[in-house]
Amino acid sequence: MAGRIRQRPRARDRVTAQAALRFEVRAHDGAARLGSLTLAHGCVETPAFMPVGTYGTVKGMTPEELEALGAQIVLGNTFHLMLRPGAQIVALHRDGLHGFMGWDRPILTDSGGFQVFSLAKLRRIDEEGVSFRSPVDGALVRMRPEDAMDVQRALRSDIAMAFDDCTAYPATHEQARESMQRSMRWALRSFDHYYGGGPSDPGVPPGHLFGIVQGGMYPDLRLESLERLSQRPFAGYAIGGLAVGEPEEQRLAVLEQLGPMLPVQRPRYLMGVGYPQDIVAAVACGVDLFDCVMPTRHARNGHLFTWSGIINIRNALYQRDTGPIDPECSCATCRRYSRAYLRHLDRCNEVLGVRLATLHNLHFYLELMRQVRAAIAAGRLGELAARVAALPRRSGTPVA
RNA sequence: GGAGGGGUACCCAAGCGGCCAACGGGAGCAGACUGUAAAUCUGCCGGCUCACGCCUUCGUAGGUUCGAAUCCUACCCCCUCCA
Repeated sequence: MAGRIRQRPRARDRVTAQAALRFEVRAHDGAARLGSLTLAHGCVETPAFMPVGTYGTVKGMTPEELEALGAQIVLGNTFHLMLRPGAQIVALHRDGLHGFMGWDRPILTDSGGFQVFSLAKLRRIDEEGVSFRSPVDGALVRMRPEDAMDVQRALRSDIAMAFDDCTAYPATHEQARESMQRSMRWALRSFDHYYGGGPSDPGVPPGHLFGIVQGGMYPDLRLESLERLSQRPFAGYAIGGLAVGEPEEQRLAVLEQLGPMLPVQRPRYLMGVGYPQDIVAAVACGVDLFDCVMPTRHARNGHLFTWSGIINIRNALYQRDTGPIDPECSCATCRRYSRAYLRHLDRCNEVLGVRLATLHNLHFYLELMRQVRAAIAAGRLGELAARVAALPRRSGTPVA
């Protein structure tokens, strides 16, 4: 195995030979950065939120709607798309996943590493990779870093992620170390395979590969992880293994530790986070990219984000409420529909309810990021952070 | 008019002598959700009580029995078929 990797010494040269990822930081506010990321399918202004479209669709939204909302980049999932419809089917389309889902802007694909965590009961890890029991049909699915890279190349995502083992919480130091070290070995294999190409596709990769820092809640392990990743010129650095059940203080401690240590000229991506409060706090630690299922999933479950907190539109309280979800919101849903109507649609299980709620929540998140960027540019992130941090996380009657 | 089937909690629907305040669904009420096995999941759901518990319920009225939603009698409704 080690021998095979060494037979691809060109991988590191190839990444430097081709146009490296263009990322410019234009302004700072404390540790927070305002920047732009230039990818083959367009530019992403950072800090950015990336809506999650696991199966090649941001649930309920058309690409046109996503564009109108101002989404600049969306996620797809390697594991799920590999199982269904299969990378070959996606690859039949112009520009891979872009043509398949009708989205011409940038795409980031997660590697399947999160499924190592979320499908813990359906998988078995060994040094080579992971064996999954397919949640679709129960078939045995083998996934090694090399497979994850082949699929991501076939999907032609702008940003691909290293195949990792997202460490669960809580984990002992020993468990976190083992998990992290395996992730780091896999990260190097991911890099070499992504840039080196497979036998069937030896060409230049379609996008850029990010490494993922692991190490649980242990500073020494996070440091070791970062050092190991620096053995390859990853295009960007993701912080993985957070928002998996740990207390907020622990998450912030990891971010505060890593912030000053990550290479300043590379984008930083905090995977899977989170609540608006979490995102703004992470921006203040220097994070540039975010993704989370929260706005889309919460929308389907009746929880709507507002500038005074979360409301659960299912609550009887809104039965006769003729006002918009959020008086401060300018989204298409808030301009036209009442809380009473949205509650009605939700209770009737009408698809329109899901769509309008998703539209609103994504608007909220994308607007939040616009405000974050404006605040950094103006040197006033602190004010915005204070306001967002004060928002209640749990649903309840919003403070007027 | 004759024959048969049925009336159970907000709705549908099991139960057919004690383990029944009564299986399941739905509706209703509330909660959870952080690189999506999620338009999902969890809890509550006759009344009173924090709870132990107590009280009132299975069409209506009687009866049998230590004990009835369950057995008997009468009555009231509903459905199907025949005339």
